[in-house]
Order: sequence, then C-alpha cells, then structure tokens
Amino acid sequence: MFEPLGYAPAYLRVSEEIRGRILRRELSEGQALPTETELARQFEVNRSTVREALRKLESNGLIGRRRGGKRLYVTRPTREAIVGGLSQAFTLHRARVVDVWEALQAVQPGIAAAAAERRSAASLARLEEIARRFASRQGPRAQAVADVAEFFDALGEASGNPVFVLLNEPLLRLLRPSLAVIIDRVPQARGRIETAQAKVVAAVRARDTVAAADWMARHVRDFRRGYEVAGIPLSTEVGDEPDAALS
Amino acid sequence: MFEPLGYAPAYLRVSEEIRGRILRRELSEGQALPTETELARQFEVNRSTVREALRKLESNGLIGRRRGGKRLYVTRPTREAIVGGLSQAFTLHRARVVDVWEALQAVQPGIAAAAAERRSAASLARLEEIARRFASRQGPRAQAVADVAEFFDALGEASGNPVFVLLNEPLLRLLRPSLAVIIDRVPQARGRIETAQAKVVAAVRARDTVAAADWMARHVRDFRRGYEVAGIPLSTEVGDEPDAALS
DNA sequence: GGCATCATATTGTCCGACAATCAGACAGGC
DNA sequence: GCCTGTCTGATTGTCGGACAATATGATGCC
Repeated sequence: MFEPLGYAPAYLRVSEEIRGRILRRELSEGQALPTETELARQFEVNRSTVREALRKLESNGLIGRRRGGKRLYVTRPTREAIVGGLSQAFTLHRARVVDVWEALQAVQPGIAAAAAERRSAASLARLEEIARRFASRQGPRAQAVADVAEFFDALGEASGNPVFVLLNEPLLRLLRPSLAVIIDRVPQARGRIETAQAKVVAAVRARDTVAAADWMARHVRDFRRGYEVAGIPLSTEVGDEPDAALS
Repeated sequence: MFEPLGYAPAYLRVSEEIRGRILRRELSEGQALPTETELARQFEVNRSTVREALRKLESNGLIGRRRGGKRLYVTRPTREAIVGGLSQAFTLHRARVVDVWEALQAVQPGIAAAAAERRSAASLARLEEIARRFASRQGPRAQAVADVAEFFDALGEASGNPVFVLLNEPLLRLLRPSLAVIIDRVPQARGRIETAQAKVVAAVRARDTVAAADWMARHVRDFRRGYEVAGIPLSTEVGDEPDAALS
C-alpha cells in the first residue's frame, strides 16, 4: 500500500552524482578526477565515504587509473570490462552452451552482412590476415581457438557497429573452452573452419551481403555439429573461469 | 620487454577472492555474507578495506541486500543491473540509433524463431495479452512504448534462452526515447505495430519458426522507416538517461 | 634538451569511535 | 493466539585522525 520511503547512504549518493556527471559528459573522458581529499571536501563527507563511492565507479569501468599511476581518470568502460561483466552474468544465470550458440547464430549473419556492406580496406586486410594465419598453422589448439575468436572479433570491427562488437565478444569468450574441445576431438574441424572463413572473407571483399550472411550462418551451424561429434552435451553450462583479471 | 610486476591493493584482492567464491558457487545465491567485522577478521585487514571490496561487488550485482535489510546476501546480477551496465557502456561508446537498430534487426528474427519453436502455453498467453493490450489502447504514448518494449521482452522470455533475454533489453531500453517520438509523430505507427505483433503472435502460436522470424524482421524494419518518417536522424547518439536507479 | 634530486601531494591502509537502526527476545493486553 | 510496545545486542554507515609508500612536479645541473 505504501512505498518504502527512499533512503540512500552517502556513498551511493556520491557515486551517483559523479556517475551522472560522467554520463552527461560534464566530466569527459581522460579528464583527471579531483583528489579524494578534495572530493571529500566538496561533498562534505569523509574520505572513507568518497573512497567507497569511487570503488563503485571503478568496478563499473567509469573511472580507472593509468598504468602504475595514482590519480584516477574518467574512462569509458573498456571492452574487457563490459565483456567480463556480461559473461559473468551469463554464467550466474546458468546459460548453457546451446543458449550461447543460438545467440551467436542469430547475431552473426547480421554482423557479416553489415561488415560486407561497410568494411574498410583496412578491416578487410585484417580479416584476410587472420584467415591466412589460421589456415597456415597446424599449431596448438589454444592458438587456433584464439584465431577463430579473433576472426569473429575482426568481423565485428569491420561492421563498424560498436554494438556488434560489444555483443560479440562475451559470447565468443564463453564458447571458447568448448571450442577447444571441438578442435581437439573433431579432425575435420580445422578444415571446415578454414573453408568457411575463406568464403566469408571473399564475400566481404566482394561486398556481397547475402553470401556473407549465408556463409557465416553455415560457419556457426558447423559449431553445433562440432558439439555433437565431439560429444559435448549441448546442455553443458557455460562457465566463466574467474581469472584474476586484476586490472 | 618486461611486464610490470603485478601488484594489487588489498581491497581488490579481497573482492576478487569473494567474487571467485561466488562464481565457483562455493557461496550460493541467497546465502548471507559474514558481517564486515568478521570478514575483516578472516582476511586480516581493516574493516574499511573490506567495505571497499564490498562496494565493488555490490555494484557488480554479485551481492545485495534485502529490502530495508542490513546484512548483505549473495545475489546474482538482476537483469536491471546488467541492462543498466550495458546501456551505460553503449552510451559511452557513442552508439547511434542506427547501430542499435541494426543489432536489433540481427537478433530479433532469431529470437522470434526460437520462441516459436519452444514457447510454452504460459509465455504464449503473455504475448497474446500484451498484444491485446497494445491494440486496445489509444492511451498516452509512454504506455504504448512500454507495451512495445514488453512485447520484445516477452518474446525473449518465450524463447527460453536467458542469453536472448539479457541481450534484448539493453537494446530496447536505448531505443525507447526515439520510439516515443515515432509514436508521437507517425500516425500510422500504432497500426503497423499492431499488425506486426498480431502476425508474430499467430506464428508463435502455430510454432511456425519461419513466419515468426519473417514478421519480426518486418516489424523491426518498420522502426527504421519510422525514424525516417519522424525525421529522427539515424546518426543520433543514443543516450542513457542517468536516472538515479539507487537500488 | 635531457637527467638526477628532492619536497610535496596523494593513495592505501590502519585504528578507534559513535549514532542509527535492524533483529530478536520478552512481556503485556485484546 | 496474535498484535503491540519495550529492551538489548549486533551491525552498518560515517567520521576523525594517523602513517608508510610512492607518484607528481619542480628544481638544479650537465
């Protein structure tokens, strides 16, 4: 019947205040924040309180410090931070391989089409480079997996759409472990990936959106077959290894 | 030549330690964390340090407190938290409406297809309910916008894929303001949306994946036309209003 | 200009303190 | 039995002050 009347502790109000300034671009990227003591003076709270607020912003990726530096600067969330947060969330929501795969299948053709439409010469070159590298190497599977992921990433970049880039990576990252298993256990995997990459690159070069989307769809569909052949249950939960990404 | 040798302040190490426990599910959801004093004792650091660590986890959504409560509990990031983080990131990466729209266009048909394939009776009912509500109301545009967004959301739920749900919402949320403008300025918008929703619902009911994907694609494509007719430049940057979502 | 030197400012961490309030126990009245 | 008021203890939010380590910036020297 009644809403609980709102109350926010000071550290929250401080962090929200700063966050607002950043989102409204009143504090712009790269700018140095005032020192903790100064912030405490301006907000009229204790330095400990300011520090708690800063920790919140820090883990949101809105502020960070330069390599070995001491002062805090306004930053925008690095891709890594976003990706980490998302894949962490997927993990905790018990997403399964098949869920992630399905999402990948939905997004990738669109990305490929956009890349084919708008790719620059440079991004095309990068794609070709990655495909060549993957094809020429019979090396360890870790490298192969990294190359596959980078191919997707490069495609996202080539699309020129930041949203695609940001959506792409967490998915890839979660599939990575199972991808490694596939490459280990399915002999023909490398060959099929190589072919798909070549076709996609060709389509992107020719700015053929339909072919790019089509081949990308096949590429992703192949993964699913890979899971079946490799004997990985599709209902396996994806897990984000809690690597100490202490930045 | 040499990497800088790692150093992490205590508050980071503490928060990483707890985060790891949570991700490895050694601390399970709903469980109460030890008190700050107790954590300080166990980690052998000061309570202030523990508090900084807790603030980091708090803003990651990994821990939170119950309504009006004092103790902290292990939680998984609410959808709101994830969505907020993502849309904040998109905002800071200066994504434009056209970028978000393109992503929506890529994902939605896949979601619709998945929903058609796996929808439960209950989720179908919810979809029908929303479509009916939207159609029957000539009310204020805010309500209409909310209904449109909820339709997308319900479709994500119906797909039974948590990844879809989590990807879907931030996109919708960012498009919301411009959607409101469309509904205001484009007279035929409501009618077209109504038709599209009806067709999608019918396809989902009939478990017709192709039709569902197809109509959803049209639905999203309509938005783009809406932008043009409403005179909204596609290169407008999406902005996340920094509403004080003080949880 | 480039480089070593040094004083200062700033952060990370600690300690101790106190008010507000939440949780639970406990008793009393309908 | 259940609701209400009261009490006690535990826990959080906030404060003030302190100090070591080190990044920052100025200074002087070649």
